[in-house]
Amino acid sequence: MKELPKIYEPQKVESEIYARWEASGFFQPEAGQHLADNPDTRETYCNILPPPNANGELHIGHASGYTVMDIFGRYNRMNGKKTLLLPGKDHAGIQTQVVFEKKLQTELGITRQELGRQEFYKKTYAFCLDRANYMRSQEKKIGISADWSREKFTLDPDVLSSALQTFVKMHEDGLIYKGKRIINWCPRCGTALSDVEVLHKDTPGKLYLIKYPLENSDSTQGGLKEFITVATTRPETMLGDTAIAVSPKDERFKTLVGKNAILPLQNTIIPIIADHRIDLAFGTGAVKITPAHDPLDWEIGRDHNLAEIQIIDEKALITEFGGKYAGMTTHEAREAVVKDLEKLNLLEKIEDLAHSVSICERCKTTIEPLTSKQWFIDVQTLKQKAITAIENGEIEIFPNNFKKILIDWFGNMRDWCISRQIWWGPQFPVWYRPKADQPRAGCTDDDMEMYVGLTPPEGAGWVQDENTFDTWFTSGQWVHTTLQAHGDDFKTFYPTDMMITGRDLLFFWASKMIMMSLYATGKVPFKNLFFTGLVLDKEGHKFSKSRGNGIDPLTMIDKFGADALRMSLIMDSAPGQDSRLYEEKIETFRNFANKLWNISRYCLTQEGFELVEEISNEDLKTESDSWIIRKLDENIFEINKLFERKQIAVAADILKTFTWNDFADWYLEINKIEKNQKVLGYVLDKLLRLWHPFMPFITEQIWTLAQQEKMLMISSWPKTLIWNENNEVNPNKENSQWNEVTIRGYNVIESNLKPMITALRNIRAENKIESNKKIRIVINGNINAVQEIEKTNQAEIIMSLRTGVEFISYNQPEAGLKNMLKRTVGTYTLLVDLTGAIDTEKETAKAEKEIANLENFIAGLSGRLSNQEFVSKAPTQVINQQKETLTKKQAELAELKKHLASLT
RNA sequence: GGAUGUGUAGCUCAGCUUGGUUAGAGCAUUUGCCUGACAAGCAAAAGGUCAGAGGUUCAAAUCCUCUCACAUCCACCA
Repeated sequence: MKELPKIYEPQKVESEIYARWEASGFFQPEAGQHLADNPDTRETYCNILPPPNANGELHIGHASGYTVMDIFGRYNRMNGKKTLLLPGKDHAGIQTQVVFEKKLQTELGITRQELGRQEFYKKTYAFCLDRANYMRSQEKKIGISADWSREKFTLDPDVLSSALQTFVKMHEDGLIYKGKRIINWCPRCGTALSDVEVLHKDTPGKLYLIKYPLENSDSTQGGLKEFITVATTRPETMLGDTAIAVSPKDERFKTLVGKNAILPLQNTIIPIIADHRIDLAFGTGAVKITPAHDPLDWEIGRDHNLAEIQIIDEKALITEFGGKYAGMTTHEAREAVVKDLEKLNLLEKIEDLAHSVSICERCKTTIEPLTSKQWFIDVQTLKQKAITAIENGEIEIFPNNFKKILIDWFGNMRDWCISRQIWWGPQFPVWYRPKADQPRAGCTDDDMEMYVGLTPPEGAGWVQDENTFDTWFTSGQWVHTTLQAHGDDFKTFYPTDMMITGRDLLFFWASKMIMMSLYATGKVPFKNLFFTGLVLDKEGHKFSKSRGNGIDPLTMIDKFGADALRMSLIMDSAPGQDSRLYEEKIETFRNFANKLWNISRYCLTQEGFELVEEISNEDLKTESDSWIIRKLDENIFEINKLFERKQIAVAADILKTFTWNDFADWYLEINKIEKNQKVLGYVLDKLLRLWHPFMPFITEQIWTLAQQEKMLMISSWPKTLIWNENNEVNPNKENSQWNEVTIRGYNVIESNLKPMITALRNIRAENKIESNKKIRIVINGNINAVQEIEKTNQAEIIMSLRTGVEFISYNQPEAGLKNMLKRTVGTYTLLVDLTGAIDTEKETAKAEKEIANLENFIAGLSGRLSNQEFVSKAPTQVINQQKETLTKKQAELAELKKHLASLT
């Protein structure tokens, strides 16, 4: 037997273990046929891993997600399923472009424009591959059992062509259109953004009240308004106003609707219109309409046939239509416009107003709404199909309440703008050339021939559309495109079983995957959709670079081990629920790993110890053997149930309690007195298997030290001996035998031995009996029961188990016992000889407190049992159980009262 | 404005789907221990009207309604 160090040192073994797993080939689903009786009909389990953005490194959120994915993956693999966890990386269009541009700027001092589009694309590609390599090494450190031979990148030609085919098909089906609409424009990134890529930030601002003179108004006469006052937060946009709108219900302006006003500064005539979308309670009730630069104005403009005048360009500068303000930034223009209005005495007042400003999700620049020609997906039918699939339960969502959120969101989803004007990303598979009779230069779209297809059409002069795809267009197809790229994988694994992603990607990604895969394949991409919460710091803040509160997963792995990090990420958290992470928390799981290590260290150093796969009734020699086997069985049963419900945190929690509080604290200690290597070997064998999905490294290491030939990662998941899936003892004979054999020992340990020992320890501690002082005890009870203690070797355990008992006598008449402390334990009375060391006052107080406690409890219980309604309506099982408890507690109470009397 | 989540021990959180044991864990605290694997440990203890109010029920931390507090998301913001 190899010498085991006192402390488990993950740093020394983890990378070697991972290398062994990888070399074994068992990360690949094709391997491991031996796990099933019939390899050809093996059930499958597939989880396409969410591809992290290939532009940086892993953060703690990735580590958290990967841990959950790997736990389910390993669990299913051990359950004999043909298991595939397919890894990959995302090119992450805008985000990567922003990151890489910054890098270019700081390292080389150049812009992407200076580099040129082609060169920029090439360099970014290389950058992504480099980052992907680094990130892959990080992912391995977390222990993820993914099939690296199938790893994919969203821009891999095979994956990409599947995704682009979907575009072509959608175009043929009329689900894609190119149109001039108002979109979110990021002036820094130089691209359109979809609604979800825009953040809203509450900012203090100003509301400007501007007077627009009425056309032909008579300024000298009363009765008629001379001006109409509008309210705006963006005065500079008035340069592009083409109307003023009021609510049709607004009595104040009724007479003005249909008349015209004069747009100050531009001196153009604009109509006053009525529209139901105007809130008469806000501002002055009259709104200036700038169709080219505001989403609502755009809609109103479209419905009233208003002209769109673009006065802000794609660099957020005022255009030639802005007259003398042309060339200014929007900020400069605002100041100038306000100053000029003041001079004209047209600025009524400026009020403070809190409102939210739209900013670019990636670079935080203020968004300019612009009208622009972009590609859109018509989502009407797609989203309906997604909603139907979710409602029909084709996708089960964890936690369940996210189902409603997702359905509601789909309901309000607007057409999806999929074109971006960035350079990093796949270009549209669309080609143009001027119609034959058109001059080459100065063509508009209408003068062009357009062709949609994966490869350029025959003939000369075709130029590819310069737009690139929204990242979510390709990543939204990740599930089916990755599988389609490899042999029969699509046929074998689709629809996949599981998708695990952060709840922050609900709208961005989860929704797109469901729509896109449903369209492309006719089936849902996954049967289960599991959301993890966000990982927060100790104060409940998000981790962020600016806050500097990040916890680097690699540093933590280095310090505490991958298993400890994994445990700390999944414990104490429910699906979709945020959780907090901090070093002390990881440390407690490092400590637990060490506990498991030392448990194994004890077992492995026992004479003739080995891991035992199967056990029979005859191997149970003592009550404690029966107890631990039954307890283990209960735990396996519960854990299986919890895995089905995706409650892995609870599963790990009860397993931890069993491992530490039952197996280590009690069984191992008893085992030192009553050796039974077979049971020891059986329980440790099961523990290692059960812990493997959660803590793969340490369990595999111990497994190896126990000289197992096969690897733990492909060993089979433990089965219960006693219970069936209905939480009943299986009627089959073997199971009921196990039930009979174990139940007595279970009761003996749980209700007699453990409480008796605890009571003794308690008495010693409370009475401050020195640790080396031996005590004598008397155990009273009915004759049979007392004989039982002797027969089942409990006496020896009591005397040996750090209770300092040197002599036990049985059934002594209490009258003759002076100075004895008394405790009622189960059906026994325990008397402890303290030879005058009793602190009577303290003991009296304790007894009184305990009596009060018991009386209270008994009152409640007997009240319930004498309640006719309870007796007639509650299930008999519950009634019997409570009757039993009542009898027990009444006996205890009587004993306690006697004890109290003897004290005073 | 709409939605969702959270509120349980000093702190961080499980448990609630499916109501039934005197409500659990870790950290922190008090006390005693280097006891045969583990001081990253062992043992004993203290600490909670399960946010508040009402309801359903024989029975509520758990189901329903309302209120309060906090958080997040979505929409609007002229």
